[in-house]
Amino acid sequence: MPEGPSILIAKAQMTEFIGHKVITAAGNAKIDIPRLENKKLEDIKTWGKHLLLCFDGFTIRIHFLLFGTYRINETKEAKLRLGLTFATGAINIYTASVKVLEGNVNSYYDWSADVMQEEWDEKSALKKLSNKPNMLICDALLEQDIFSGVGNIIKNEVLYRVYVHPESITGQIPPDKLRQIAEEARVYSFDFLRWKNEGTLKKHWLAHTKKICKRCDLPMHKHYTGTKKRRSFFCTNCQKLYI
DNA sequence: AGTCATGTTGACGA
DNA sequence: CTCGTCAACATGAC
Repeated sequence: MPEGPSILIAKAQMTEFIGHKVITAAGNAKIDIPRLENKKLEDIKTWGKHLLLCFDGFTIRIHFLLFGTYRINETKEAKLRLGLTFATGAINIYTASVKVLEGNVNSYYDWSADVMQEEWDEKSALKKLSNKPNMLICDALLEQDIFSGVGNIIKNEVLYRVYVHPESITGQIPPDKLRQIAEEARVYSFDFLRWKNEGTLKKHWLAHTKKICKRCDLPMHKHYTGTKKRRSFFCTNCQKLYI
């Protein structure tokens, strides 16, 4: 559920409610839920892993974390975190972080940091990377202020695709290779989106959860890397370590 | 059936 | 104050 492309899919499934009025709002989210009733859903935006339900004067920020789910026009056996009922159907959200952003949503987000946004600015990301020369690339790719929307699967697939070892030190990676990483973060995110929509995402994984390297047949390594200690799957034969 | 994970925040202690 | 570690959240895949 949680990586950027999945949030775009969620948005697509909810757009039918844009322009419609919330009839009833319910759930155990720690926000002022009655406030939503009789308000028109003005727009739905995303920023990386954030799903943004925009109303006049405020925005509901949904973050699905690891376990979050949602249902459209149906419910599931779980405690409802936030449910919005419209005349034509409903959005039901479970196990997510729900917050209210007051005022203009644009003041909260740098849209150019989101790898899936039209406004994505690769040069800006590379500049931010150059300010963190000591950070390992496996950590840098997960920095939401630099690569908003990139999660652990995308991290592993991107680094495998561009032949870079996850424990490479950012400042030691040649500029053109860093540029490839940033470019691939966006390209793979859209591949992820397409494959997830087709239901073939896992089938297309080259590195994530793999035990054997598809390129050289040697065993893949699985380590919890970086200060973030997230799983990395990599081939030490095919992926170069820059240190 | 137990383990682990596509994520983030906050508390606490060193 | 900063850093590291842990707990919390609480579901579904294997």
